[in-house]
Amino acid sequence: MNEPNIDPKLLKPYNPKETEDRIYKIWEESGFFNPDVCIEKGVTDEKAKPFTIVMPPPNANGRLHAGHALFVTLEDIMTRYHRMKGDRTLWVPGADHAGFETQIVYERKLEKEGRSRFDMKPEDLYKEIYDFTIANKEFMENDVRRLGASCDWSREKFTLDPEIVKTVQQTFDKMFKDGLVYRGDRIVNWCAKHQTSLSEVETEFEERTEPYYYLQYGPFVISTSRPETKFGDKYVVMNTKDERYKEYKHGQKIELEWINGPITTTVIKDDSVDMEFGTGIMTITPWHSQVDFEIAERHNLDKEQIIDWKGKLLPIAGDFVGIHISKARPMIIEKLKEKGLLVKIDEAYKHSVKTCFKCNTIIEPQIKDQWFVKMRPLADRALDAVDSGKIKFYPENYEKIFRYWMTNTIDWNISRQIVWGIPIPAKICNICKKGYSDLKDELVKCECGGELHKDTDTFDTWFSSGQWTLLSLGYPDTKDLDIYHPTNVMETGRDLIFKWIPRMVIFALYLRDEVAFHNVYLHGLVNDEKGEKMSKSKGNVVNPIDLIDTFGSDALRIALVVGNTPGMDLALSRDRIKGYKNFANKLWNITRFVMSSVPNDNFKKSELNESDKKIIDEFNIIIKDITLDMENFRFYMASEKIYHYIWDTFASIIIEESKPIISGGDEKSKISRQTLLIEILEKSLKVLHPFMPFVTEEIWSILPIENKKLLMVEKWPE
RNA sequence: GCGCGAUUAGCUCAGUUGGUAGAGCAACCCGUUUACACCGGGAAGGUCGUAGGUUCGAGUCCUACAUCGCGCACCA
Repeated sequence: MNEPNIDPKLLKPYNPKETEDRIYKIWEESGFFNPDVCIEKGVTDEKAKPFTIVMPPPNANGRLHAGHALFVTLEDIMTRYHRMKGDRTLWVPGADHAGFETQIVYERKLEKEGRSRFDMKPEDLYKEIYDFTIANKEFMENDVRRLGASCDWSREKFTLDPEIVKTVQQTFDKMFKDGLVYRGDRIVNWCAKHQTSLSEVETEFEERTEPYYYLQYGPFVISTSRPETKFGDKYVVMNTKDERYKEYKHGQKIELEWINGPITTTVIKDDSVDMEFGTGIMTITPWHSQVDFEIAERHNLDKEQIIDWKGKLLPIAGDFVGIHISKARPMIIEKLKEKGLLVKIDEAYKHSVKTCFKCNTIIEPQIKDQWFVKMRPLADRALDAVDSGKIKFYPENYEKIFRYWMTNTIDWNISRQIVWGIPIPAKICNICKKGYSDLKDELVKCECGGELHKDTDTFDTWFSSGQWTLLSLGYPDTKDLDIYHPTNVMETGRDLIFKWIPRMVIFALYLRDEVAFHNVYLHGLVNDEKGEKMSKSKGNVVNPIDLIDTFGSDALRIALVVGNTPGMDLALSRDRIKGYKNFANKLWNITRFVMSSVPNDNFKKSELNESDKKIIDEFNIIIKDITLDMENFRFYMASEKIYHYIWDTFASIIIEESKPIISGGDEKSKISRQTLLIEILEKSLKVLHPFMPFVTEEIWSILPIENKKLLMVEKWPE
């Protein structure tokens, strides 16, 4: 082929591998990811409307997965679009220490090496996990770069940066002084394997089929799936309205023979008992059940621990002391049988048990002295913010879920018994157990005269993540906050509607009297090509970096976006991505045609003739439409529209029609058409840039345009 | 039990305020003439889960049901 005018690169198919890293480096070195540089170089100005996204910080302990690829893509699309619009655009990256998650990853590593965290000094363990995390953080950041993220690395924050630790501790102190955190003996979700309490969002329900036992309890028959908790049951509870048991009076004492001998039980009448369930009679174990705990609180009953922190029975179990509950159950049943107290067994009782979301160990509810956040007043403010329309959800129906969660919230346990996290700056009295916030580490005596010792617990990860929009913008320093907060969009996975979104809303309202963001965009899960959830055990996990190596970052990005409506899960197949790799090449070849149809040197754009003007006007209408989609978070439509315009209109119709005009003799039509081709190509590149930044920037660099900037800071076409 | 979502072409999914059904991928036929075979041309493929209702008109609005998925609650 004889095409002396055009860049030799264009003669070969587009090669993302040779392009992407080089382009990213140019972007990064240009400084345009940083809005301050954009102001300095006239891309935007101080009076321009700010546009801010705070990145949901990926775990620093590992590589990115497909879900990360989706969020990076979506946020980068928004960021690039707004930067091109001339907004004062900031996308703040971050890295999460991911407290419990990371500690588990590290514990598995220790386990493999035959070590255990319980044999290590906390500070040594912390140091090891810190080094491990910081080493991995770089891999994660590099993956984010490969996806083309145009975030401002100079503002990157790590959730364990010293100033962040300090600020989070100050928030605790403020909440303590405002009476919004309290120390309390309450039921917590205890994981005996990890030796820590867990919040509701860190537990899961798992359906189990187990035997269900009916036991003779004095004159009553009670039923249970957990006979190992029954040693301490000295209250028998029935509904006040239950006619069957009306002869029994509240407070009445009854002598009866129980597992380890005779005991005295007390009758309690409480309407929370479901008369339809089992025999309508229950005994309670307040130390190991939320419901029982609440009954005990209402009637001021004794609470006694039966099971220790490792899951073994305490002395109250008599003969069974020291035996792990998993082994004790059949032994207890055997004894009950011998004593004639076993009435019957339902072999296949289906019920759900709460399990640890990481290790599937059955959660043992335990009463523990912990720090709790009083949620009601905070949640009410969050609801007000949504009611008044200050926060909008995409898709809309997630607003309902948010409301439901905020309406039904319970006090939040923020104490964790792990080292990998932000220490709670508190002191606890060794006698009366009273807790104090103590930022300066100066308190020594409790008001009761007891000694104060340091709380060794750390904060639940979400306590710090909940402040993330503020922390990543430098709170309490207001320099960036005053400009970039509230953020415009919080874009994250739909599963975080409970875990994260409400907490960010709450903290921003509490600390700054502002919403954290005006829009919440929730993406769905990225599943495998069959629509099944990716999991290591199924072996269907796809690594986004492998996909980038094979198809290019641009192809992966647009494959993740086209047709992917917010909140909906996506089935990601290799064929789908391959199609968009071809699209990148199509655009490459369009450029090759345009370049070989237009004289490279001394070409001056001319006025368009009537028919060509009509063509550009039609494109302008489509661009307007796409712009509207961009403003309304319909990236799935915007991307599809530009894709189809480029392929089906520009390539298939306009270019085909141009061939006879270009090779024809009418010089005026020819120049008009050449101008048209260049204009459409330029505009196409601009509109496509947020979706496929690498190939568009590369082509832009080849085009002979006077005074050109980087495409990433060119003006979005009006 | 309560709530939410889904049900449209073989597969994965769009379809913005109701106006004669769309895309990508796969499959079929044809074609390597000068942007591109990582391509082009052509043809095929859907009673829009079921049953009612509102309307001149419903994939789109309403009601009920079915199936699948998710969340929440209970589980003594």
